Amino acid sequence: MTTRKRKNLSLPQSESADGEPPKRLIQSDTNTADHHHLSPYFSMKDPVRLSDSFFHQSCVDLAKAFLGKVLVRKLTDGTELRARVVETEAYLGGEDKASHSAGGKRTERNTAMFMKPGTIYVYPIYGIYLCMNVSSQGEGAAVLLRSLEPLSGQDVMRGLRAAKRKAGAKTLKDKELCNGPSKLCQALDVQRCFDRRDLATDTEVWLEKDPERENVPAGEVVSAHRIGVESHGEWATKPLRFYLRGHPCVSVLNRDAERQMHSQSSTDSQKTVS
DNA sequence: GGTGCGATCGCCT
DNA sequence: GGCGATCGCACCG
Repeated sequence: MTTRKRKNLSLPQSESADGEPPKRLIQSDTNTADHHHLSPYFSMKDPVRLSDSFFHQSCVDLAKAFLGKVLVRKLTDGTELRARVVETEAYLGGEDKASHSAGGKRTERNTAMFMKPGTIYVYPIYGIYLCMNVSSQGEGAAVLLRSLEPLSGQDVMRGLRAAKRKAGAKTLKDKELCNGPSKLCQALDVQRCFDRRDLATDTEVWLEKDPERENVPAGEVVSAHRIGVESHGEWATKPLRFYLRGHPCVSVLNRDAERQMHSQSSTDSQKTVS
């Protein structure tokens, strides 16, 4: 009934299982004529890159809107790494005790959380890792990027991940390259110096919509409690983590949340039938 | 597949 | 001085 059609996501450049030609990110060439007198990096008329207005949403809305979008990282040698966002968390600031900006607390570290929506907040954790967030509407609110599905540049990502692991460790599968907040920073070479940059205008990292896909339907999004915030009382249990149901790149599954969601949708369909 | 534990250091109290 | 929006690896089933 609810069997999910999940194709092998490991290598999107190969032919798809149903024999259709591979679906690539193809930039529409309908307005190519406009491009030569605009910025060499991007333009307001870029059909794919998401601009400032996208980030002007409430924290929860932005966390959900990120799902299915494509994060692009352009390395200094020109290589573009692409990966689809499949898991996010909302950190609301203010009342949200699990947020770095809880109680409106503003420090040198979390300044980016208070900057305009779309500002990147990169911070170090456990002394050895980084996490990447993007500020949203709301005082001190930001969205944590938790996992991505690699779309292109997987071998470069693998090299970047391997550089931080023991020599001789087993080769990472594609789905293991970006399935965690610090893993994705390593795989995309997101650095501390990206803190406070603008995801809407930066030339080394940006967000694109997938021209092949509409927005993700609400029925595909699981809402669950956040990860690693157990010590923050009631805020630890609030459903502020969002991920694409059934996606192999999600870092931590919440079967209870998925079950509840399924029984809810069954109830809904019974209502419409009866 | 799941769980438990140590690593490691910047940030804030 | 204590802790953390994590990760990798050893170990178990």
